[in-house]
Amino acid sequence: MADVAERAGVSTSTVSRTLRGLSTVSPEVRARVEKAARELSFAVSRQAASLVTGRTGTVAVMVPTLNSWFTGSALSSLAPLLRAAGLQLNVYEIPDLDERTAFFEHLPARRNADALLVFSFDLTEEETARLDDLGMPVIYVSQHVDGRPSVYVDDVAGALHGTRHLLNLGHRRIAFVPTEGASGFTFSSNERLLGYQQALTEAGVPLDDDLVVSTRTGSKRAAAEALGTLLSLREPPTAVFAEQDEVAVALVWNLRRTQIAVPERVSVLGFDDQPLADWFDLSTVAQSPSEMGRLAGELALKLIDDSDGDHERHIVLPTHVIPRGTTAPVAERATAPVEAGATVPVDVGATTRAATAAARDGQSASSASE
Amino acid sequence: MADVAERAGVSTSTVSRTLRGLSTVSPEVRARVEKAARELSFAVSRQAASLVTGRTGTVAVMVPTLNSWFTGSALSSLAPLLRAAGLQLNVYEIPDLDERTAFFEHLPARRNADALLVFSFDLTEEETARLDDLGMPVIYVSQHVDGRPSVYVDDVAGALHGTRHLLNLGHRRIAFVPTEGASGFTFSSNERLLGYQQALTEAGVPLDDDLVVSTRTGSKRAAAEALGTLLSLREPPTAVFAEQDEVAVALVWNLRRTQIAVPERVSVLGFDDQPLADWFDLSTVAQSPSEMGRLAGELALKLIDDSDGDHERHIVLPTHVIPRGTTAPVAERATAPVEAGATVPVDVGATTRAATAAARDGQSASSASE
DNA sequence: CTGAAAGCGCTAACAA
DNA sequence: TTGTTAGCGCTTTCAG
Repeated sequence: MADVAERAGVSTSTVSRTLRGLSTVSPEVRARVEKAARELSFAVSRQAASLVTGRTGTVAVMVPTLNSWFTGSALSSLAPLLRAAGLQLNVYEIPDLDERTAFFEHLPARRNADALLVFSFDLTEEETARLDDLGMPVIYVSQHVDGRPSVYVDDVAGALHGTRHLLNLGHRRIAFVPTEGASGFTFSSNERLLGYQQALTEAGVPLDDDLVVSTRTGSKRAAAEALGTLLSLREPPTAVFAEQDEVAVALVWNLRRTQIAVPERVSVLGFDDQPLADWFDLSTVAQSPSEMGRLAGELALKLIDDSDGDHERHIVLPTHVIPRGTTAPVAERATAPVEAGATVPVDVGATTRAATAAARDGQSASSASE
Repeated sequence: MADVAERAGVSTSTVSRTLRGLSTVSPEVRARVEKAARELSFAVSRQAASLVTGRTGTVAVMVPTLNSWFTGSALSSLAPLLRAAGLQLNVYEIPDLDERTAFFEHLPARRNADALLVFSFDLTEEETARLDDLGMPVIYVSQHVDGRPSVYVDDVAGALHGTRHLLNLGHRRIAFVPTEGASGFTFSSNERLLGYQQALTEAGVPLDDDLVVSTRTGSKRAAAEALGTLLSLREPPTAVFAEQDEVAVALVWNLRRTQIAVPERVSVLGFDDQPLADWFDLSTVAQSPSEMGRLAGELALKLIDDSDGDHERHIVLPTHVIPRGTTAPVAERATAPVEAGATVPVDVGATTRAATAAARDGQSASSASE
């Protein structure tokens, strides 16, 4: 910076003022300084600047993985926002418990960022507390943390509407397939399970633990096992609601391989609406991670500027049921004699009411928690 | 740090030495300092440290998008490597030409990182030159830049082997479907086209420009158009080699919707081997972005430590043909009377030879450019 | 093995 | 509007 100052024939203060765009610089001097800076291809060292301003010009994000639709979409909409605000994006990828322990041990973000965005981690009380005195705003993304700024989707409502969609199609034996994530990493399992149960209860359908079978994500084999468990029940389900699209697709894949027609014999519903769902024409409950990334970013910017402001601290995003080709009205059981004994009698009146309700379904889901 | 020093009853120099793990500290004092640091949950400010060391402790990456299989995989294997080395990961997402111009205008990475990894950008001479005097090692990932450290896949060989696989199955009318990316962003189109042409030439199959039809990525509709062009040729192809899995899958999707059996009537081959390929049982040419991320990271670490060292500056990764369910021997044309007039006579001897060669194909491809 | 002192490159008062 | 001065928090000589 001294070089620039010398070349432009001014003091370093003036150079600093010019480069930060302060208005208290005469146009003539400004031009001279900018020219000199360009010629020397000078760039301010954020390190040095932050030393005195106390701001790092950096936002840190903590993500379980960089290699997922969710994280990718969210960061992709967060990044331009930060760039526009002149902030850097710093990524901490914490794929497992070891790394996580190490992260909380040292909290490397301390003093090295102006805000931290925590993605999809199911933190302990203690961990949350540690983040509390990190000395910077911490925003929780895709999760709800009491009393802290959070941006998340209404998973209960999403699962509720999804399950209603299946009920409205006449299904009564509806399975739910949650994902057993790596411990400590939440994928909203509990809340989605809750929504599923709520929908059944409000429809007067008894809960049946046999219909809840968990699986691992990203494994066709694991999905096959879960499916096997369900298909070998005394009364197998006519519809399966998977907690994640990937699992739903694995179920469809396995069902079709076994010549069990989807959706004719079994309906399958996912949750997420990632691109894979579209490829497989999967009915699903959509959420928007890019919207979450954007809103979390905006919240972060606000909190950095004025961390005591009375901003809305909890942002809840809606979900939308997207009916595609893997959900259909429950089959007439007469045509499937093999499983005849396993079938719940369908009350025709209910089916009619269901059809009517189904017509409204997309809409009512759209307005969920808005 | 002064607080820690006071609490431990030592000078700040000693605290600094302890926290940096220098061996010139007595065990007793070390223990005291570490205790004090923990109690105050003190973390060194990289900003202040870098001001005097001249190192930022940060590696910057420039990526076209964060929301893709390729970037996600690569960064996912890069991140732990950097973390293990105590380095931060700074991401610049440059999705379009405007952002790109802005990036090169200001080069925000200057003085704010110890190395820069440039992903998949088709840079101009001028841009490369600007990066040259950035004052830090610059590593090019997924692209070949003369005279600069680069990590990339042998696209020519990959496409060559992929095409050979199709030739070995008896195909003679083989189409190639490149992707017209956003201008300035390369997806190795040219090199893959080259490999395709080489394979045809070495097999004595004349090149036919009509068989090269480009499309956009991520659009079923665009794929349908490209397909339409090919299927309405006087002599339509019996096999299609797409430059990217996503396009290949879109082609399969459209073909099946039109009741054109894949692979019985038309074989389809992709390039990438992303998860989608597995879902669709797509034959493809595999590359490994995670391997690329890892190697690029290691190279970056080496170059940071000693930027004049005689490290291998160009790392070329192999590709592997993965035969799955969308490629098969060319159909006997007698069974397809509709297109009989459009069929190239198949020399039985060639088919036999091809079958033999096909058996070797996986192997020969595996050893490509290793 | 430890401490004192100098200074990294910048910004923020304060003066002019 | 501009320049002078005093640090920001750390590391690194250099003494001891």
